[in-house]
Amino acid sequence: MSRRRTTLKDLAKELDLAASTISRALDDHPGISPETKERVRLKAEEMGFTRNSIAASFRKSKTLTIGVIAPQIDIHFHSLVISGIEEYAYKAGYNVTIFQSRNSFKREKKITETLQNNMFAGVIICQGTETKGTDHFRKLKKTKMPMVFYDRVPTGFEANKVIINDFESSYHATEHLIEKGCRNIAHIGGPQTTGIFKSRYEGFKKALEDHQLGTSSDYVHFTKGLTYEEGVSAAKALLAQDVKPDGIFCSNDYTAVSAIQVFQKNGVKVPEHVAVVGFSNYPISKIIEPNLTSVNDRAFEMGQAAAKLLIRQIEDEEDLIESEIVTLKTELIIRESSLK
Amino acid sequence: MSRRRTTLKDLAKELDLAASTISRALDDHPGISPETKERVRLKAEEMGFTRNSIAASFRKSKTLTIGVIAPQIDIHFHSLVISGIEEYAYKAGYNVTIFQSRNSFKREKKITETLQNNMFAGVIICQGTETKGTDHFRKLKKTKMPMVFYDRVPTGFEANKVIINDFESSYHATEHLIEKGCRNIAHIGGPQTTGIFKSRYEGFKKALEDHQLGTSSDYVHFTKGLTYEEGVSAAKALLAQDVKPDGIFCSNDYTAVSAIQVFQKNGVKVPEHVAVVGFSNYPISKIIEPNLTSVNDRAFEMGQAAAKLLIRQIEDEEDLIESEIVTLKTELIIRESSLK
DNA sequence: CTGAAAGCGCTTACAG
DNA sequence: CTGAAAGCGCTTACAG
Repeated sequence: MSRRRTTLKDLAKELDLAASTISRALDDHPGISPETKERVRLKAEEMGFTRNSIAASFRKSKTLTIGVIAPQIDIHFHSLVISGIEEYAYKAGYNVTIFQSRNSFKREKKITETLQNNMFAGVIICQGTETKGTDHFRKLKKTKMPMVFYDRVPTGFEANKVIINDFESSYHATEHLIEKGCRNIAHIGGPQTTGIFKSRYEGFKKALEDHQLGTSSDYVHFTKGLTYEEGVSAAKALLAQDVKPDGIFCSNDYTAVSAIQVFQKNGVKVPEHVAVVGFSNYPISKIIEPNLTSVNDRAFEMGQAAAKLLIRQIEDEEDLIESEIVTLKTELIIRESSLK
Repeated sequence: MSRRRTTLKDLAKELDLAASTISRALDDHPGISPETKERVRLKAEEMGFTRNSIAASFRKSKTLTIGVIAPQIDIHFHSLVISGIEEYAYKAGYNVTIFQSRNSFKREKKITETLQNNMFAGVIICQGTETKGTDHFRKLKKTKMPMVFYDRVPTGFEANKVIINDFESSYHATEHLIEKGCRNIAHIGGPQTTGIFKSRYEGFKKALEDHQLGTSSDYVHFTKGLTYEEGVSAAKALLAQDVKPDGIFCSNDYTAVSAIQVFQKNGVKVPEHVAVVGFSNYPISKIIEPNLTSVNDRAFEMGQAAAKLLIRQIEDEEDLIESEIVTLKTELIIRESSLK
């Protein structure tokens, strides 16, 4: 009853042409007469024909779908990256299929196995926090699957990567606090098992060293997940110090907002008494009062760059590049919270 | 050089079995001996065989991929819905491919055409703000494509829909303000061309009427995009009224936050002088001070429900349901901002 | 319990 | 400029 979809063959019969001719006409192949192309176009329209891309993909053994593995897509950073990937991919004619590892190593491994099913032209990955080792990525690489990593990238594994310079960005952000006159600068950081958070801490530390300023461990708080709540606890601990910090560099914006609120609530003015800098330039940095100085980590552009790198790899057969690491420029967006 | 991928045929030759037997063994088909199954499993593992799902999809003319059209995935609400879709779909064995219409009607139409290419088992859609009419959806429906709409759903078009009751939720939120003693209640709303924002306004209006409270047009501000900045302008206009409102119901959280900040900055205390309620229960509602009372719109659950509805439709051939409308319960999360 | 064969809808190398 | 034919890697109805 529910009529079978129209195929090339149906069109061919209607027009008294060969299926191959129809296929070429729809491809705007040079060796087909303009008249035939027009006839085919009209008939296809009339019969509501759309090419079966599963069949085409199968025949060409090549798809136009990119897989993306992100820890969690409802985290603003990742949703921006994916938005950037989708935007670039869409314009290049690719679809984007998303997978969430939810920071489960098991699930991440399972997804990398699923990706080997020929459905994907390439894959863009951000590692989960629980990921141990790179065996699952190596297996995928062996299948010649084009791959690009972003943000949380594996170390000791040669691959295409799109990152920012977390060390430099943090160094620069900390230096900004020093320039504004801060001398007792604290840090609220993320888990040091994760490379990017370690680098942010290292950049912070190095900036202090280079300016002959010390760091006390009482001034450094590593959280498990950089949540708002953890930020509140860390800020309270900082507030309890004999010498309160006059500057705080935070590895994300949520903890920076916590710091602002905790200090202000306790009569310590931001930025007059304590200057605060965050990381990621989330929308909240323009909303919290005072507005938060923060590092723009280029999430959307990171997605676009990752898609671009991947698609070049997929399409350029002459590609001699074994792997490429793209580091995006970050930018310290200076707002009220650090303007002592 | 780069060796061809292993196929069923290769396995068959190695094991001296027919390809059909291999296929069945891997499917755990009942009519295959356990010994054979084990042999096949081991050999497949050894040779690194993974089924070519493009070929399988093609043969069965059936895929396990769901398409999602959202206006923009880096909007928190949508990223939560998509997260919910992915979560449910993943467990049911489906992939999720995302498309952003970016509120362009043209792009939305083009995407619905793309979706007719046999790659998708079904599609989940949230309309863009610029969408005019339902012709493109009707065309898709004609191809028997299973469809589910969420949140911003087309009117006058019979289809599966997952929504919340915007009218009721807003009525209830406004009533909460009345119960707290507010008598001059203002509204900051979204574009009235969009159904959900119109319903939120209607719910607000009805609650006032039912409690014999008037609405003055000076108290109602419709914005174009419910942005923070538009919220600031609207709040300033409200502040300039001879009789300042003592309650404000906002159609999202960003504008509610604007209202809190503008009023507080001008010496009007929240909630003492003016109570504020938002909509969507974004993370910022737990951060802004005072914490914001807001309607939990169940974004994640909406995604799960949409995926569930779609997959039932895809898989249940005996399905006698022409269409189904699922309305999720919302919940008013009461926080400080409305506790007069 | 296993096999042989047909065929899904395309694309492309080859022929004319 | 157009056509005939082969075949991509599976699955499944049929046969034994």
